[in-house]
Amino acid sequence: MTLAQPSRTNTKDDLRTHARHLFAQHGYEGVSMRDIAGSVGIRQSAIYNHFPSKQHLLVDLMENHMRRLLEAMRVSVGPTGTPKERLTAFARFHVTYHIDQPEDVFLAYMELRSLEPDGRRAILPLRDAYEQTLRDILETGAKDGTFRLTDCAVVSRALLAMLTGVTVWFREPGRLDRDTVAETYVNTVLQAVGCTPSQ
Amino acid sequence: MTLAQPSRTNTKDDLRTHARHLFAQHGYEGVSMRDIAGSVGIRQSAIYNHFPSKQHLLVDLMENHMRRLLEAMRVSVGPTGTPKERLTAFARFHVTYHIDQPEDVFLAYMELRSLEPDGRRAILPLRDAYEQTLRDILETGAKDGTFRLTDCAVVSRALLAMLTGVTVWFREPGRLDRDTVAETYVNTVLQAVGCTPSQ
DNA sequence: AGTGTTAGTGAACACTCGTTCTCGGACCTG
DNA sequence: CAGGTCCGAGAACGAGTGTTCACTAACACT
Repeated sequence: MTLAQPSRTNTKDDLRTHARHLFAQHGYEGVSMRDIAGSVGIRQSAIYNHFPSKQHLLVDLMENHMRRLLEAMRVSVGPTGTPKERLTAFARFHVTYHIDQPEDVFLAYMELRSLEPDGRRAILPLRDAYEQTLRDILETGAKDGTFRLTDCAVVSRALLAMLTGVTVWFREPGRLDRDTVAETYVNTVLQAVGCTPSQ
Repeated sequence: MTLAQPSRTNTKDDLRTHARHLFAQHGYEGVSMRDIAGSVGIRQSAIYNHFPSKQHLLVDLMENHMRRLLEAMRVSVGPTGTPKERLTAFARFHVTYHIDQPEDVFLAYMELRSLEPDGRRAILPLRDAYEQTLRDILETGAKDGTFRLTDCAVVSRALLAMLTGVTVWFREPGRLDRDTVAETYVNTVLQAVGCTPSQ
């Protein structure tokens, strides 16, 4: 066994990339194994050398995405700082990450319903951990008077839906660039929790 | 031809109801004509006495929904009033309507990609008209100084995504009732545009 | 040289898909 | 009673579904 398998065949990653693209475009049910194979340039039967089933392929994509998202968020937001600083970092991170990885995000958001129970059990805790981080920030800020908001649980979900929505309309290049859009969302989020964005 | 067809056979409406339910649950591609027919209690071939194709059935559902949504919104929001009043009415309407008709809403939001060009041409203008109403409110309020916001186009999309997101988590009965949730969203929206909600 | 692994092919399996066709009762109208 | 319309059943169409199979060329390791 080689230590770090050298320039391993990239078919598996190709499959991931093309499947992600197709799933995001047509939905899980709307894409066939032949579509995916054809997009990569192999026959459908060869997919089964890399993934045991279509469902496993979907779970692989979603789980990898959620782990990367969670890890990147924790790096960007960090465990310390004032609630306002952390909320700003969270919002900026979420929007830019979603702009940069729209297909991953879209998939994870839309295809939860296509997951069979096993996959669901693997994905939901990751999503919950992500959402919990935002809720914790809001609760800390609400307690110490930084934020003015009615209900942390509802507002955290509301903010998350707002931030995630950027994937629906944003396309580069457009009237606004990535960072300008992110700052607009950051300002709106801060105002939404009763915090003046400036200064 | 009868004037107002008396107690017309209800199969067509049954088909609409059950198809809406199934599409919302499993997605357009994930539901077969046999599933829909079985749910209503007829064979799949009988559907074609009422709708010429599966695609027409989807377009029928989406178009009816968008027309009802647009009409109901115009009744609730009205053409006059201060920007703050109109934004409040819009947010309250949007959340309560989405809570009451979650399947219709979910369908219209998620299955745009399942529409073939003809259907798309029928639906998109209706959706655009709806969104334009919110944008007009924001622009009026931004111009007269009621609202403090960075970019009307971005913020209107952000708010709409936030409000629509209520369908993802809200289930009755829960910790909060319909109207309490709606008021939480109204407050958050008002703060998001730099407006104090109270008074 | 011989062995096992990896990653392809092409054919086939058992179904399911949306749709079309023929047919037959139920009902309304003259 | 006769004719037409509506709405259902049942069978069938060709195409497409996820998956499995036997097989093979290329490569790595002893």
